[in-house]
Amino acid sequence: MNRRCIVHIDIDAFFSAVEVLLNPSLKGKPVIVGGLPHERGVASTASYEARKYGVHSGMPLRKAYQLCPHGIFIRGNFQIYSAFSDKFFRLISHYTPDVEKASLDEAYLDLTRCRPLYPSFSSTVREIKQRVEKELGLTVSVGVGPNKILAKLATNRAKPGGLAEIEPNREEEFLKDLGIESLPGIGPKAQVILRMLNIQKIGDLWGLPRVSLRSLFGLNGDEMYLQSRGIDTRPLMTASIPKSVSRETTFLEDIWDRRLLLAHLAYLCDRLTLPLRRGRLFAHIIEVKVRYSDFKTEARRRLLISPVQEMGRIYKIAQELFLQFFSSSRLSLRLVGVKASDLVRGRPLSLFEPYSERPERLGHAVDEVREKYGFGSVLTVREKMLEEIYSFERKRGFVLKTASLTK
DNA sequence: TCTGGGGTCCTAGGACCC
DNA sequence: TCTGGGGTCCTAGGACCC
Repeated sequence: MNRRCIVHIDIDAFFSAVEVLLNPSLKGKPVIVGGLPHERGVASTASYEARKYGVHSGMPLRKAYQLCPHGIFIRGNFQIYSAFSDKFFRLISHYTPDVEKASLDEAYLDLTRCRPLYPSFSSTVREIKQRVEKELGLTVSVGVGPNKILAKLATNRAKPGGLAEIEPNREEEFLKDLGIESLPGIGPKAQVILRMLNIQKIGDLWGLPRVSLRSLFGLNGDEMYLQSRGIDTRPLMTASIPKSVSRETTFLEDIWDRRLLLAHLAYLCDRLTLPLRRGRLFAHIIEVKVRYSDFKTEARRRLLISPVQEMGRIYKIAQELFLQFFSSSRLSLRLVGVKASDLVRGRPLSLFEPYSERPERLGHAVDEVREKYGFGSVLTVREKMLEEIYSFERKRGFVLKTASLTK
């Protein structure tokens, strides 16, 4: 089999790099995107200057503040990051149609099919890197290898801002001394187990038989066995229907008021339906998630015979699921969330329900109004709920982080 | 150091059917 | 009547990634 040409590209410290671009006075300073220091939450990105103080993504903001009190903390603007991301993917798609969107700032390119088009493969890769950096104003790290895992690990070696290629027959040498934590799929739990077996490096994994990894980690163990040897036949996952769409909020303070929680649930359902309408997606499963003050997390889901898209229906189901949590107790919540999954594109025909375009058209009309005027709603009852949220907040003197529909 | 938000995938256990 | 085992569907939870 021919050696594949997989390129992995990762934008360095994406969110904070965009913030620096928008506000050049931040250049060279420790920028931490994710929230303000006193807020509940974690850093989603830290600039390399902030990383010098030990701040990294996923770290609680309060801790980041302790380590780096003079850091510049920014809540962040997802719409702007998404716009940069779109530009990034448009640009790299010029070089091949075989592109996998691993996240907003991370892509795999399969240049195997297109290789005959490019006389010099390595100069094409350099050109892609330079064009992204010039046209976006963002630095990227690039890894090249015969499959996804090796290309991604090469990118890690190249960070920040470099380019690394894993050459044929050098795979084992490259992998041997990397820490096990660098292998995607080995998270905190698996690391604990492996370290107990005195396995610290990827090379140490080679001594474990496949059946042992399999019995320890299930199918994930099989992946570990193969990937630790640089074997990875996974194809790129090019554009397809998303598996799920979800929206959730962690409150600045725990909330016990059930009416307020339901109002917020309605708000989340409303936000959830926007990507469903845009993608013409209908969901067979609706799930509601809650997290209690003690961080215990529970979820309830419902499988539907005919899939839903419309805000009113989704909210009705979500409300019923939500109330199941409160049948006996009256608890304070730090998080509520709603998720739509088992998605299909296009409204499926139903033998049992009369077909009506009305809810869909209403939804689209509301989207248009919102785009024009920045505000609008599907349900008037929901508007009343939102008003309640805001008056409640004013009384309590705090603001919900994501509830920013009003202008 | 009290722990985000948006995803993917896997697993265990119970219900149900044959 | 106590008791099978396999297959499938569904629910809940958890590990992991960026």
